[in-house]
Amino acid sequence: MITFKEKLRKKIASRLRSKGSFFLDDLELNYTPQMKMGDMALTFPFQIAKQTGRSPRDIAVEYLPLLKNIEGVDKIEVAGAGFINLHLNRKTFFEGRFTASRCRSYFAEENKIIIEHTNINPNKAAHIGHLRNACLGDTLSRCLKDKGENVEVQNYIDDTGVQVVDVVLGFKDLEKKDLSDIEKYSGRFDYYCWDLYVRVSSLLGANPHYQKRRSEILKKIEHNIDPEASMARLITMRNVKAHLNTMNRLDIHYDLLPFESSILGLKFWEKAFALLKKKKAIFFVEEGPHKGCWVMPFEEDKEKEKIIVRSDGTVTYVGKDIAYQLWKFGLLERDFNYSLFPGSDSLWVTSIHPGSSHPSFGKSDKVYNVIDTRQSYLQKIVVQGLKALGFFPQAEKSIHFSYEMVALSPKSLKEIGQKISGEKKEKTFHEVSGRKGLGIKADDLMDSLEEKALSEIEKRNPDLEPLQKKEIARKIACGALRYFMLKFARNSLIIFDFDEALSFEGETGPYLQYTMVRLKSIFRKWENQGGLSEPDILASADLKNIPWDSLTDKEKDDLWDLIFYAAQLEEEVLHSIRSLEFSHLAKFTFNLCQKLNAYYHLYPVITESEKNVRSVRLLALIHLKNVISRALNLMGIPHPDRM
RNA sequence: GCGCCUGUAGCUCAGGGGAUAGAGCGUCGGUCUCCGGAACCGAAAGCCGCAGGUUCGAAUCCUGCCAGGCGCACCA
Repeated sequence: MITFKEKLRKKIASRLRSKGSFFLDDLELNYTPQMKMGDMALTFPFQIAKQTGRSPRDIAVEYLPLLKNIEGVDKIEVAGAGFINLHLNRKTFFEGRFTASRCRSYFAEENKIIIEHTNINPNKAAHIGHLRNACLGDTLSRCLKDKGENVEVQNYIDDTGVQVVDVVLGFKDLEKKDLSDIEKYSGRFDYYCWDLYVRVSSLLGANPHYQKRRSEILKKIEHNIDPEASMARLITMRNVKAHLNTMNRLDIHYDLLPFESSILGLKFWEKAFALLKKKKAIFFVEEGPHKGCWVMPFEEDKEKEKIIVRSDGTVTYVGKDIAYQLWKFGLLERDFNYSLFPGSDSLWVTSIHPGSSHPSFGKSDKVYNVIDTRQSYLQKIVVQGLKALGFFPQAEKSIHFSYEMVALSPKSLKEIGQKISGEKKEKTFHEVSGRKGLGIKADDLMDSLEEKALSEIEKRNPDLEPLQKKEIARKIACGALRYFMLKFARNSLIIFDFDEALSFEGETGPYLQYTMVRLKSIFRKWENQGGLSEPDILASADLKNIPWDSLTDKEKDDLWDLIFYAAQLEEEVLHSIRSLEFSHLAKFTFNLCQKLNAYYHLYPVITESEKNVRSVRLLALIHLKNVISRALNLMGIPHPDRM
């Protein structure tokens, strides 16, 4: 459609040139709000009217004759206050779908793009907030790849922060456990840490003197002193493995896990620090409350400054992030060492020790950081750091893909058995908090979804093999969750509600999957009755002369509505990428499925006796099935054969 | 206090200069000799937070106000 529209726009522009070209550069070609008005609308008469003061409708009437007999356009007319509406030739457009569908009409714009997403602290189980992050990041990755971009997905592991320290403290002081106990633990390790972390947090809250113990352990980990350092490593790895398993249930995968310990161990920060000092991007404070710190002045408010290096000489998170961001663009003049993640042949991790040969990482032209909106301020500082170093193009292409958090409704808290203290009872939602253990664990939610899906399958398809049922249930759970995370605009706070998330009806993932399943089953049934397979239907049909006119006028309208809408998929993908708003793609796919469900409710395919009519319908459904399948793949929503 | 975000149908949310503001859920009514009812069709339901302004045209852009949220750490 993108190519089609571009060609049409050029044809129209060349016709209009004789009357002057002041509006031709951005000639708008819009869609009409209703099919009966035609398919596309020109709005240039309004632009001319603005400049000349004449009536838009008069201008439209005057220009109309220039636009007669354009190839592919059946009818052209003036409508409303001054729109010029185009009615396309439906038959040739439909036929064009079968030759155009193979080639993409959009192309890569960058050599390489890095997406950083997921980034779960490796000290406890993943929760619903992490799921939103990962679903958004993974969908962005899928869409960019579809567009043709070379994408590298990174999941940053903060293995040296206080969060892991707290769990080490918990194992040592509260549980009196050592390294081998942690190794031996055979239950759900991430769940165990979840509870332990809550206990440590409340201990630290109630006994401030424990802070000393905490910094003791932090120092030991930083200086690689055992057993604390080994415990921290083991805790990190076991949690990372758990997170990868959780994300695997959603078909979310990564290319590289950069560890913060590598950034520190390989002295990335020292390199970045030297650069920042050299370019005078940061200043040493001699006087005042920030005495002894290295700070970066805040661009928008000169009075404020952000501390990058503390007075004790340690670097803050933002400092490390600036170093990491520089590395992503290949600007640090330094690289990690790499090794394969244990047990994987495609996932790499950074390492401080030299390893064997590895793919090239980093050195990208554009970076998307998928991080919730609460960190906007910090992301701004990182970008400002790049600017201060003179890396303006890279600053321009450092994109903070921000989104609102997932919070819990009082009702959902009650359902997971969480109690809220008195004063906060009035709030309409509650922020997820790892410290308080307030949150719905990702795997628990997935388990509930799978369980519900399984019982639905049991009702409809009791004779399927148990293993098959389980696999279908996994796919449905995955589809339900991914659609749920995508259907909201990113600035919309999701107040989590179990009934809503567990719904399989209406605007949900399973509705989309169900549409696909029914389409698949039409072709399965058709073949079982002795009909041709999909490839054979396409091979044997005369795609340059489809018997479109054998349809009734009503059906032509109904089918055209579907085909013309489906043709807008790539535009929706581009729109979604540009606005980082994948709810567009989600709604589009949902609307398309709705139109399709309505269509085949009215027009049977395999029971249709008129051969030409049946042939048009078969071809149309093959095409639409391909479009929907592509849309679902872009959102990472699997489509089983049955459900 | 300063900055960012959000106020649209009973509820959850789309639409972010263009033609009569849309979905899902819920409510009410229908489709069940149907290629899968996880479906389809229909109805009721809206001062698009309030007040100004810009425009041929505003839910959409600008200004002010009201209400809510999130940031503004030598945490990450």
